[in-house]
Amino acid sequence: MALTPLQQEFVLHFGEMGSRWGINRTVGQIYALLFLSSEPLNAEQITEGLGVSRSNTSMGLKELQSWNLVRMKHFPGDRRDYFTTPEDMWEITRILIAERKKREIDPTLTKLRELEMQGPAGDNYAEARIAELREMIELMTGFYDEMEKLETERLVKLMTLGSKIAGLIDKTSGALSLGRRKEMK
Amino acid sequence: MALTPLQQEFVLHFGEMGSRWGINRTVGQIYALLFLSSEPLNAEQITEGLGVSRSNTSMGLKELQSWNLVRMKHFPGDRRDYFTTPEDMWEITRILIAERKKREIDPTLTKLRELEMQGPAGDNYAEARIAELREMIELMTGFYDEMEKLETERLVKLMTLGSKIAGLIDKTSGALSLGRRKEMK
DNA sequence: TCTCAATTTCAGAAATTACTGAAATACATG
DNA sequence: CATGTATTTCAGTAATTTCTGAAATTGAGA
Repeated sequence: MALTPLQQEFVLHFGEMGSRWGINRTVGQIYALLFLSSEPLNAEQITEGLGVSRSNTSMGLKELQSWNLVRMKHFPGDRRDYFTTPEDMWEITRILIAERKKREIDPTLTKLRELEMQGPAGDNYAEARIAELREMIELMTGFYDEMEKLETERLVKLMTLGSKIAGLIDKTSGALSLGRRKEMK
Repeated sequence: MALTPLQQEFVLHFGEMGSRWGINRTVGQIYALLFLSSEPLNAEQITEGLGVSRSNTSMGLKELQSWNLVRMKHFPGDRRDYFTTPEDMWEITRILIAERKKREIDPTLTKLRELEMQGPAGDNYAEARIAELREMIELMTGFYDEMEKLETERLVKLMTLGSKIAGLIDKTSGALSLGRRKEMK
């Protein structure tokens, strides 16, 4: 499992970015390697390719599984576990966003609701701020939920609308008066 | 600068979440405290409120400034620096997303383009995968750029569309045939 | 220019996180 | 149920990150 120079550079980059993405170097590298591999790889191949310890690979794979970012496969007559990333970039993207939301946003939303439940604390500013923050998170996650429901085809279309998006929003019912209107009766 | 119980709990939560958000505990706590304070605070007040060292506060504030998440203020006859978070939740949200994009996505997009520039590497699968990933990132960041351009009012409207969004997408020109159509000539 | 409060820098200590090698466990197959 | 391969666990070590206290720097006002 010697890596090609292209794989090598990609893998190293993912390792370096790992800390910014909230995963460690090895996890980033394992993911990168699997992402670029047309065939599923087993732990031994990953270990050899990255030059890390076998146990580190094991822990990294466990972490990636907890993120739902890798799939396990088996081949007849071979009892080793093989791993791949999903083929479909859209699936990968959806998983990634869902998992980050789960880890980075949901706990805070829960905490904010908890704090609001505790009732008036005699700190009007803080209470208002917390309510505002909760509302913003609810608005954003609500929008996310809607996007999540859309089929890929519609999502692509939405994302490629470009500047047409503003006009489209205005077309729906509901008050919105920004700048000049072409005509008004 | 004794914290109210509400502030206390909020601050501790942000401290704990810090590691998931890519900042350290102190930075999370400082931000949380400023977020809940109606008045700007100086470094001494923050230090006292959080029970950390003065130098730690200094470094934390520097970090928050590099994220553009706090504003510095001054009062006549007082040469200490005072800090606040922006009042407007939308501004905060925009800054946060922009900064995370800058730190977590842009470097990778640059690297991917670099790899593609290096020309054929004789590893078709990896090359295709990298191109796919770059395209996905470009699609998403392009959409982000469009959203970023929208005024808050339109953004709110878009985000509150709920299930109406799918129909809206279909209303624009461009092929899209999913499931049954009400009528077709 | 000098003084002094405010802030920053930075080297070392403390805390946390990542990684390894060895031992334990799991489990398919003879 | 014994064997052998694959995987996981885990205690100890290494690496990294965070935090502190002391010293250095900054800059406004006397």
